[in-house]
Amino acid sequence: MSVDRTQVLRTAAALLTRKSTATMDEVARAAGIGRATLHRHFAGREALVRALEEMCLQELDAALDTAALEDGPADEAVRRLIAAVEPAAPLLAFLVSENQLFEGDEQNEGWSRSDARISRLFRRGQEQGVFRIDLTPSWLTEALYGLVGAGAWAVQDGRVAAKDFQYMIVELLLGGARRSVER
Amino acid sequence: MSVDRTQVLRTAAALLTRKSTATMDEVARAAGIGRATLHRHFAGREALVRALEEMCLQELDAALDTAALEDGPADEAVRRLIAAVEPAAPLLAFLVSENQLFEGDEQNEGWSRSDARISRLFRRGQEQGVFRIDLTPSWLTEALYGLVGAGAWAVQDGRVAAKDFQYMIVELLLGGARRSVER
DNA sequence: ATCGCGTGAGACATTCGTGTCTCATTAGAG
DNA sequence: CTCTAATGAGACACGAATGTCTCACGCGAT
Repeated sequence: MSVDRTQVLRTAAALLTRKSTATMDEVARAAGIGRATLHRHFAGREALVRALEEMCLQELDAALDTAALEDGPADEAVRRLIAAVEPAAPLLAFLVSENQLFEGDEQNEGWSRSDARISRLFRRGQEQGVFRIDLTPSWLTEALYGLVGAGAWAVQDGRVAAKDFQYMIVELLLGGARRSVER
Repeated sequence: MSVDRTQVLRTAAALLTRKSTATMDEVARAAGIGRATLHRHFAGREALVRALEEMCLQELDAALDTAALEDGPADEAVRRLIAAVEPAAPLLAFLVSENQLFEGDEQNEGWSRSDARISRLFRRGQEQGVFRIDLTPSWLTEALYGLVGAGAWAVQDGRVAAKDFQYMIVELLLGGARRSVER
């Protein structure tokens, strides 16, 4: 009888990823519950997005843990990161473009922490001579988000096969970031 | 007395790039005209976005011409392309994410043409042995859009210096796309 | 069997953006 | 200078989405 909050969030994520302007009513119907009930669990649309953001951040955080960014060569850590982050990619893409709306008011603290962790990985790679030093860790982090988002959309629209998602992103990102002797 | 349509479009682009949910009223005020006047020139919000899209496509097309994609080594053509496309980058970023909203209904014909031109460039690079063949031209095109968008946002938020825009994108994209002997 | 809590459905007021209209004003052409 | 046409400001109706509320229903615990 009781509503499964997580299930509702997953459904909402799936819907909003495809149609970011979906109504609260549409979200409710997609989750198979009444609009009133949806409202009882999430005070409003903003609260819903916040909850999605929180869920996404948790998954991202978990992915960062899973990838064990501090271990081994930095480029392999990047591979693991992309692989670990793939399931959250569509939601991530949605939230990244959504955050672009919320004019630069306050950069959510959670995002900054994740950014910092990824950025640190690139910095480590540079210090160990694995990555080129002429591209800032900050930019590489942005680029990673950008490529993950582009990949998620490309897959969703069928322009790229889902099975190629990881490979395409990793190869492009690493190929660009990896330092090669003769360049 | 008469309103400069182009000027209005440029202002609208600048505003919508920063705040994609801006009201018609906000757009009008930003352009220094009345909401009624804005409405006389653009039937509605959709018409405004269409006009922006058209403008953006023209600039993109012009950039593709300027870059002379068919001439010389493909990687240098990519450099020229990024350079030529930079002025339109913010607007491009806005429209790309905007189009993502309109659920995959109908892909505007203009975008397909530009996509095809860029895609052709990457294909040419592959055929000439300049680019790796394990990344599809289609994906490289998507990645280019993604990186340009990420770059535009990063610059707008001050995470990347504007003067580094071209370099960061070109280096990452080409470094990843360029075929290097020992890989 | 009964009770209580969460739920679904719907009604309702409110807010917000939009689109249309009017009217006074003014720039610019003739 | 005069007249025309476009503009700015504001009023207005409309639709969509939101947020709140009520009420009947049914599952699950007691």
